[in-house]
Amino acid sequence: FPALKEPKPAPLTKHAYSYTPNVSLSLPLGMGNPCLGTQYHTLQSSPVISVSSCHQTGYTLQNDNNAASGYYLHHGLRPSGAPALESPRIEITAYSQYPEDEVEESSSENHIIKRGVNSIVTLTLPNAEFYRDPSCLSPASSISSRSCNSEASSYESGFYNYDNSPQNSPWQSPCVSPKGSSLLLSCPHASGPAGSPHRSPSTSPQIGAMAEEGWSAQPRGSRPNSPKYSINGAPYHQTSCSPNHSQTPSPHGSPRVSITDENWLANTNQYTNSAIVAAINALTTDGMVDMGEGIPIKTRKTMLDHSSSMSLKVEPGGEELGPDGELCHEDYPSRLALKKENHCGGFLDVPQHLYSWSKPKPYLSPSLPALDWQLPSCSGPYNLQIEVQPKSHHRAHYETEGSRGAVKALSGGHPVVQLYGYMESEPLTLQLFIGTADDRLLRPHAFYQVHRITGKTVSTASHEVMQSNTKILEIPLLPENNMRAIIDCAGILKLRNSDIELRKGETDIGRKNTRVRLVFRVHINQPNGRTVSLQAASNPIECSQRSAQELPLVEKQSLDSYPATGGKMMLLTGLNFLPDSKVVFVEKAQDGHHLWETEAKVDKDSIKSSTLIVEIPPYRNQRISSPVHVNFYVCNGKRKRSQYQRFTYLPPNVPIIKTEPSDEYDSLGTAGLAMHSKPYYNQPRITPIMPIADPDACLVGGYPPCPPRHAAMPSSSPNSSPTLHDLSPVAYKCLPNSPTHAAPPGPMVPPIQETPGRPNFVHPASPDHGSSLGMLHSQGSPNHLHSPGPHAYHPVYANSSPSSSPVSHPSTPGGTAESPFVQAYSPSQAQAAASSAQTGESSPSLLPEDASPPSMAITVKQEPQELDQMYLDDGELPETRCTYALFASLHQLIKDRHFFFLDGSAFI
DNA sequence: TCCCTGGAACGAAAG
DNA sequence: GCCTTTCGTTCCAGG
Repeated sequence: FPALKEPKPAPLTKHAYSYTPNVSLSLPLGMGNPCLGTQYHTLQSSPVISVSSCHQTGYTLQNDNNAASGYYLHHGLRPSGAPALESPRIEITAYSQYPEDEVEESSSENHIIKRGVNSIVTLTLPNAEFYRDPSCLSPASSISSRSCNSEASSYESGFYNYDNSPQNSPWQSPCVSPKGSSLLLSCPHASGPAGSPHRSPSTSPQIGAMAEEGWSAQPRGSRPNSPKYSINGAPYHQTSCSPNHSQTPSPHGSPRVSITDENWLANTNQYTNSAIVAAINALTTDGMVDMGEGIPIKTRKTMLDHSSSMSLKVEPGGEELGPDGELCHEDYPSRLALKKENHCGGFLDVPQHLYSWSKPKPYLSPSLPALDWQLPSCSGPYNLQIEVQPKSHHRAHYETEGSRGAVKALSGGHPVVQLYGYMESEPLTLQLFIGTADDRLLRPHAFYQVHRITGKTVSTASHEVMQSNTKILEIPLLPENNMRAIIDCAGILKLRNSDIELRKGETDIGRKNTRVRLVFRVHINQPNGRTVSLQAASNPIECSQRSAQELPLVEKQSLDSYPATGGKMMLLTGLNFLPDSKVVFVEKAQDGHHLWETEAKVDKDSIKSSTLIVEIPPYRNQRISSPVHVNFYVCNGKRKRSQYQRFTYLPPNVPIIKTEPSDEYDSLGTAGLAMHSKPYYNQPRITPIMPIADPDACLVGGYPPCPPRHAAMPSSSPNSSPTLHDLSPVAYKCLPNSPTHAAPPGPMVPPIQETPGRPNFVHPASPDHGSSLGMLHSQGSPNHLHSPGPHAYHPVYANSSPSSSPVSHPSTPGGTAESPFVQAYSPSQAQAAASSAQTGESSPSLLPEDASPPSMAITVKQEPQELDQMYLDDGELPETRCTYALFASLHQLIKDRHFFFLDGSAFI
């Protein structure tokens, strides 16, 4: 690994190879796959992944008791140490998270061969200088973007998915024992704790302890000033990474299966991503087809161990492990129920709860999507909704603090999530993790973790699992509760910035990156064996103490559009409004320059801490012929601004479609002041003049539209968008008959893993792209135009009204399905987009309904003077910067036919 | 006693 | 380089 010390650009060449009889997949990460969320990085140095399946020789030992050992034999070494020469390979050239010495040390401690003779992972690494190198920050790694090495990104989780893909999952493979598989998957340390002398009878904290162990290697009270103790470094130096040891040094030796370390270790060499999964998926025609025959068992094992991303924490004592050290995950509820019977102890049951986790197998899908994959909230008959949104502020707690309680709802209760359209009797599992709330695609937040709350006041059962360094809270969704869950068991843990930032490969910056979203997922197994995965993200939650106290926050606005003449009163509700609060409307060019800025008149008399009435100022140009998207913010003084809120000026002659008036404020004489909640994030809605999304937008592959929302559904729900789209599984592969629709441009996952035989997805309401593209506000990042990686496709949606705004766009939580993923992708479009993108965008001319080709300007946004301004001052992120590079890349990829999704075979 | 909560001290980083 | 401001983190106290 000389590159570790003498970094050099990773080769773009496909130097790794496969003698694969069945599958050979080689792609430069980020270049070859649109699913990558980090293509920026690859523009600089592109990791290369080559996946190949070979013989199965040597893989049959995976089910033995040496599973744990095998689990770590990433590199082709069998437990005996003998090289598994014929192991299937995943050869990856990528960044490394570990310096050589660390890897070695870890390896030695764990007796794990990290770099075997046949190491199939080639790490060609950028040097330390690359880390946070300005050149990395832009455009590839703007501060809050996930680096390609982010543990929770698809690079790793892709393995997870790949491991569990229908094609490769041992769960579905007749060749591999599900048990054995699950053992490997869920209990990478199985052989450790099971037979470990370190088992402690002590009843250390159970699930909650995971956080401490996983994230708090640093002694309480110490200042985060030493990388040595960082989560990255410390655990590998200070604590044993042995499967037999928890990460946290313990006099007793923790009996628990420490998830973090093995994940970390496993992830060290896991440089894959959604691309692989997508590619594999694309290369298969039926998710049910078991590719096991083509992929050696050991390959799957190996990949499974990578998928330790879904490993579980074992109950104290470790005795719960099965005789074989099993920690089964594939049917964990059952296992959980058996926990007291010495079975899989990775789950904490909550006695006081009715749900004992003993229900039949829940969601567990053979191909769970990575956490940074964008999923729809609605698919076919299913609709995952956040019925009650969390409060916009929740002070997260540090590990050095006690819990600060569960996230609460504005009303004083707790968030509520409900799955509609599910009529089965089997319970499901609702997953919850902490996601980002910036303008990019939703992904696990690097600096926050969900924290399981327990106690008398907690009514909802839950347990934790880790997936790619992201803690996931799993909560039962029970039919008897109408598939509704009250989320009173989820707090938010803040990780020290220094710990995270010092992670190798981590490019996010924690400073001022204090907003998160609750991300809910549910995986619904279909009778045909496939799985529908849905996701919904909450409104943003400000987690810092200071911000919560000082920054104004606009939660709702009564209008989100009005004629350019202005003059209308608009009611804002939120927090921290002050008598001297100002409301400023701004319009920015795509390069970030202010085109227009004006201070609106605020009704001083009406200002309360939570409400503010402002007069919409006239737009600078009264003669616009199409809607113009601008933003406004509330300012409490220098550097104390709210996030940008979206507002659209309409041509004067456009009739206004008013939303339901708010009774509460009718008296204010603000007719039409129906509140639009969290517009910044909740703008999946299309402004009135926009082509309203056809409710049938949810139609996918023959599925009926999403079921009508529950009557009780709050209209303000971010999921309430009428523009919910489904993610056609077909789109993933492609739509040869639908050239006007693009395949998933990002790590968007089809909600259904496979739908053979279904008609290709054709957007029912999009004879042109205007209508459909106008609905592409994805949950995680409405401003796809600016986002890294997956947004390379954004040009396709350049005429999407929400995305056409030159300024940052609100994220649209709620897992709305207005994802670009729903759009089939065609090279011609992309090319057209790429070329037309040169023409520049003139927002007023970009009528959403305009069927003309997108005309998004390709500009390289200037770097902000200060990093933190990216967050604070602009309220937006420097996401537009690499647009050109991405387009160029996109163009090339098209030419090279790297788009696997065009027709399942074009990828290679 | 533990959990939760609000406030603030302190130091580092940014301005 | 110095001073001020801002922010992150830790600590304390009270319910």
